[in-house]
Amino acid sequence: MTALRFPPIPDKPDNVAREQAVLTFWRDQRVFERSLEQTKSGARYSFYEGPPTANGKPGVHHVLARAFKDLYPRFHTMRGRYVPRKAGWDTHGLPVEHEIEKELGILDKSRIEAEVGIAEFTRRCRESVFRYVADWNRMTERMGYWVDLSDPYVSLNNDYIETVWWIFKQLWDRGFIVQDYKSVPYDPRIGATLSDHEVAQGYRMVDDPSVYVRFRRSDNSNTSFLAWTTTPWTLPANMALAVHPDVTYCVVERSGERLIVAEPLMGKVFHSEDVRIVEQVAGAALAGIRYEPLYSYCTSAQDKHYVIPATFVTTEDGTGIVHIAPAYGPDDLALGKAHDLPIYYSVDYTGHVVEEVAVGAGLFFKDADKPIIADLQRRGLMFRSEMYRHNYPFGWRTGDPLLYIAKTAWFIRTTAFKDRLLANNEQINWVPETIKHGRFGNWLENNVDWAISRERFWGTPMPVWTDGVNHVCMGSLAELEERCGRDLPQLDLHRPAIDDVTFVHEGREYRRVPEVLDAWFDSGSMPYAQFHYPFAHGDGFRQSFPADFICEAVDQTRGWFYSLHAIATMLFDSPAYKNVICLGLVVDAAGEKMSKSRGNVLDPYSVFDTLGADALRWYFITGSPPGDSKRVSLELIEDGSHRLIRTLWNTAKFFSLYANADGIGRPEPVDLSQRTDLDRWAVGELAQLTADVTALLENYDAQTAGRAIERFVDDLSNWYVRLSRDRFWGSGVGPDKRAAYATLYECLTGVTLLLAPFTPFLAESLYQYLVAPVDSCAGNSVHLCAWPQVQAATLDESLLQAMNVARQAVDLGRQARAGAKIKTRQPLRAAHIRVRSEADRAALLRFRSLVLDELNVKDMALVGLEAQFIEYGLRPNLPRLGPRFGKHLGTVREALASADARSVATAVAAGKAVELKLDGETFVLEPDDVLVDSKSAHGFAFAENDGMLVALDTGVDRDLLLEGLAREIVRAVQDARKQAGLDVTDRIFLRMRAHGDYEEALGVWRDYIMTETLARVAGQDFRPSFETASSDGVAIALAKADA
RNA sequence: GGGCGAUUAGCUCAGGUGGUUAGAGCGCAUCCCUGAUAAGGAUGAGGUCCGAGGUUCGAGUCCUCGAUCGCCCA
Repeated sequence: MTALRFPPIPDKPDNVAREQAVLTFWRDQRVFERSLEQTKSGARYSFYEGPPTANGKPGVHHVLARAFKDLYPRFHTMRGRYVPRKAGWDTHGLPVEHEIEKELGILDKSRIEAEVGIAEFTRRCRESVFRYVADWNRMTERMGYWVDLSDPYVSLNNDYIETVWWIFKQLWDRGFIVQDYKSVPYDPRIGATLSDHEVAQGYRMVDDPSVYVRFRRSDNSNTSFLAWTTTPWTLPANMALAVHPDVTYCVVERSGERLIVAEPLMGKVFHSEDVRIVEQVAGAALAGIRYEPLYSYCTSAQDKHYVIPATFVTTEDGTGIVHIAPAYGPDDLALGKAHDLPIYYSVDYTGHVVEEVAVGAGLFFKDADKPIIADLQRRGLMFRSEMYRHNYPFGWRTGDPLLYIAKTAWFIRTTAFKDRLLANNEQINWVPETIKHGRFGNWLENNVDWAISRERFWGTPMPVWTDGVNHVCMGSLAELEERCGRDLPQLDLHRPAIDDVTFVHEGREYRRVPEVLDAWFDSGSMPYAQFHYPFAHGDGFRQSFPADFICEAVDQTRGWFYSLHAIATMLFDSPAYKNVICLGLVVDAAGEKMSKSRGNVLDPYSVFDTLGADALRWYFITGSPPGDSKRVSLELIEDGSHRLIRTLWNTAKFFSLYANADGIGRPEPVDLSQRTDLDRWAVGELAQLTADVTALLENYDAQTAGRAIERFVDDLSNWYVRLSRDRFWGSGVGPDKRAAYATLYECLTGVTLLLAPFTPFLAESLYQYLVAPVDSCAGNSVHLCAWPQVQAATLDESLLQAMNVARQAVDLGRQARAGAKIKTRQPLRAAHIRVRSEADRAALLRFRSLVLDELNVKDMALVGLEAQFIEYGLRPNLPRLGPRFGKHLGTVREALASADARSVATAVAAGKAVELKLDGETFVLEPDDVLVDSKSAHGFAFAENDGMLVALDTGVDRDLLLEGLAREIVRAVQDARKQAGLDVTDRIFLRMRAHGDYEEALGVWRDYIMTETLARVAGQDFRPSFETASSDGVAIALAKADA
């Protein structure tokens, strides 16, 4: 019977074309779908896909997250878990609107309403969010990210919105949704509240007024608080002054008046002016003191115009006394809320000073600075007015200065859940773990109420209807229909359609409030909304909540990671996810952030189309810790990936080449007892690797797992295969060869399985070359296989340890040869190896022939401490002696250094304690307290490391010399064969001419040379096809012999 | 201004709970090996472990302060 043959493996992996073929295979064979079908009864492993917005092209940073999002679900699928992977799209939010505004060329909110209309505007938004969905799907498939794109959750669908409403209503009914003021950066010309990101883009250095203003004490108009501000236009809205409670304030006398200033700022305020300090008081002591308002436009009856202590006050600039206008800055507003100060607007939302503020009525707010300064100067309230250069934000679209202004907004009172948010965070496994109590934990500690309303057009509409006084919240479409008293079929739940839905309640008309919800509320609702919970699919939700695993980049800490966590905590007092990988950002090769404006963006396809998707995946997963930022460039990715891919490919190719030559097919299992120690070492390493990788992936540490795989592949190729080449090369198939085939095959297929979640294409290719064609029982894809079990019987730790010792001896022997400049091809008489322990001795005896071959020596002698040619060094064993001797350690060191090394070493080897004397003191050292190094070996080429020493007998007698020359000749002939273009199995006619030692070597070793080079004796009619000169000591002439 | 992270060889990165001689890959150089061969192995640069203090017999590792870079927030 003829065994099944392996398909020939091409010389090169050809990643690009090969991966395309794998994609076709997966698609044709429905491998992803089948992997789900066959695990359907397994325990659920829940994964949540963080939804991207498809209104832009996907970038390489999306591949990063998706490499990890793919890895763990694949791993757990192979472990038998059922891992549904539902794709999702985030479709609402400010960025979407901005894209449309850009297209329209209209930035002004009111103009959009008037000239475009909300209906057209939201229609365009809806259209845009799927504009690049084809690119996304293409990229997703190309990189091998398995996720169900056919049935994604979409945040703009009515079902999704209805769940969001339901969540909102839950919080509403419990009283956690409140309306309050919020200070926002606002571009008055276009009526737009800007996001933090937009504000950050618009900072410019500008000169603004810097004014020091007198606020006269009510009870003593000769004494004034000196307050400082760079926004004089806010002064008409002043409601209080803030001081730091812990800072010392001075009352100084100057030109007959008294001024109050923070002590640390005296120099900055008065410069070298001669002022007299009358009194010093703590800021806290100033609390409650009343002052005369600068202006009396605000007629509110609420208490105002007094001093309040506040810790946000600094003594960096100004006077240490801060003017508070609650209608504007965030600090001002917070303080105003805390003390129930009036919120008085001296400027309206168009950015103009209101009519009643006579001092600047009708002026654009920044233009009001000058008249206000002049007014205060005229009234003697201005202490000093100068210019001040600082950073101030401007509208990135209009170039106008931004107005920080308090607007009403809706909040979720997340602060009420702070303790639960923190407690539930304790249940989450964060990777890297520093995020848990660092960035994320701190964020929860400093939790502020979540501002969830947006005065925008395109988003989930807030489900609140009002008659102007009362508010009613809708938790479902049915509830709304009931209120309206009619069905609302085909109703799009977006603006403007939803705004047209009104109803009458108790005789008053209710209309929806104008706001839409923060898009983060949408994405944080996905655990429920993706199932339209609780309206449908209750099981789907319950089985998948909380998620076992999510993964996004670190910028989601306060985004999706938070919104998921907050909503889950508020609704169910549960975390939303158990394990989360928080990835670093992708940066370019120089460490700079990638951005379109810098022009350093790397297109994923520039990698896919050259190095392949696996290369990028492998680089992202193993190249650096997950939380670190990722430098990417083609060169870095190639360096980081081709070692694994190429080495494994070559090893597989080697196997299939010989297996086919021997017609062996799928190797039969060979009992461990019938294998060599080298074989048992290899399968032992595989078992250890399998155990390690499994544990590491269970622990979400793919980087360490990947590196372990890489090391194994390297060992397999450069140790196992290299040492086993002879066994594969011999003719015929005996038991030893079968053992070698079985071993190499098990290692290759084993590592292929382990690689499947990391590099799914490479693993699939190897599986198709090595397993599928020869194993009728195998599934037809590696991704339908079960994760390998650890073969405990093969895991022999002492064998692995012994091999390490042997490898160390070989490394040292090579080092010794290199040091003495003796080629490995020259046989030597003996290697003397100084062992450290019985374990070393046993290990070297076990691998004796391996060491002899590798070092090309005839004999190996294991020597102990008695060997006279070796000298020793002694070192203290610090972990033992440190705690015992403490600061006397130096004395012990000296004693050890001056002791007779050989006698101490001998004693230690015999297990006897040693007495050392120094400075009249006697120390007793146990054998374990001393480390013995072999330092040098007289008369030998030697190398030493970590207590082991290998000394080579460098004497070369006539026999060894001739044997070495024979090997030189073989090498020369092989080289000639290669240059002649012969195949490795070709037989040749060979004629050699040599002189001197070479001639003698030729005579002694003729048979060996002929056998090694597959040569026959040349007849008289032999006509060489290839000849060399005798530069290497021998002239060669050869020709291919007919078979 | 606050928080978090990073800083180890030319480059990319490893370096549980402090411990002896700080490692790997890539690149480069030199040498070696060669029936996987446009592969493979060994050695090397003498690495201020970002800096300064401190704790300790002993610090890349722990503490404090600072520098540079990045991210997040104000």
